[in-house]
Amino acid sequence: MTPESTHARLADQLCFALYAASKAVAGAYRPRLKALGLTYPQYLVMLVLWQSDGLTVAELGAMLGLDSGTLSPLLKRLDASGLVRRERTDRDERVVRVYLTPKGAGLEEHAASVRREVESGAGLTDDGFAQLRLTLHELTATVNGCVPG
Amino acid sequence: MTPESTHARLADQLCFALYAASKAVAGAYRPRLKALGLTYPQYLVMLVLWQSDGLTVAELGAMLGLDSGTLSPLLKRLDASGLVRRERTDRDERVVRVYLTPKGAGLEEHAASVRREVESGAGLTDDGFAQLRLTLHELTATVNGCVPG
DNA sequence: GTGCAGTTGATTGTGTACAACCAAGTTGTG
DNA sequence: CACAACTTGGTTGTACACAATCAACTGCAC
Repeated sequence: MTPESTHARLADQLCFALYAASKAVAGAYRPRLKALGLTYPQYLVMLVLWQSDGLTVAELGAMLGLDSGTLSPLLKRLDASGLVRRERTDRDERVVRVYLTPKGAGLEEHAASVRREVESGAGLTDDGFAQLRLTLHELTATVNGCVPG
Repeated sequence: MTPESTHARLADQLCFALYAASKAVAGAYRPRLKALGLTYPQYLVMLVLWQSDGLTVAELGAMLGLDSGTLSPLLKRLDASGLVRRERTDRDERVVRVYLTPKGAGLEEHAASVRREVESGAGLTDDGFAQLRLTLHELTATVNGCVPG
């Protein structure tokens, strides 16, 4: 009944702290994004496109760390929702570029307000926010550098 | 081509920093856990059970933030792998308690070495590690407190 | 006892994720 | 031209993750 202290506790694990925090933030976005007709990963893809429209599937994947097995059906759904348009390149018929439709571009404002809402609910100072973001980026880079090989 | 600075950049978003870091850490665990016959979420479930065996499905779900739609098939697979045994309670036939098998309990040592390997590859000082963990737990609690209502 | 509210885990449907594989298209070499 | 090596996005299969729903069971009021 009493947890034995010889075992690693779940709360001590960085992997679980990351897993839980990521899930919590996604959970905060989800109901708010639902009003926009977006899932959380779809929102991340739209974030990239609002920043730089017309990327290829491979470029999107590199920025998000996702492969075509995830992106292909996701982009197909964004296309079906009328937020995005996929176009084969003339120069290279294999390459698909993804463009925002006016409807997709028009969601940016609403999404920005969702973001502000969630981030203000996080209860972090500007400094704490920036510090955490930096730490996470460094951790991501270090850990990713340890695996791929 | 040039990203316009009027748009929120992906790298500035805490939600993406969390998403990427969580995925990176999971990606570091995955190949190492594969040798144990575990997926990453299965490893998290086993972490809980190594800490306190014989929990109900609801108790497991509360600790991990997962519902039965995720846990039921996951536990069924752990059961099929012979790492876990599910038992209906006598007192209440609805309640299922999850117990480690000897095989499941025996994985703890190997899993602990995997954990040490990944955490040492994260390149964090003990202080940085503890600080990040604390920040993430606080963030999780704050954000989770904002949504459920 | 009878019946209803509440609890518990399972199931279904949709949408990620990732590994493995595949077909179409491109490029370099001869 | 021929043709192997490579690149690109799509498909398939397995495994989460969550919302919605369900059936079985319990416990309480009556």
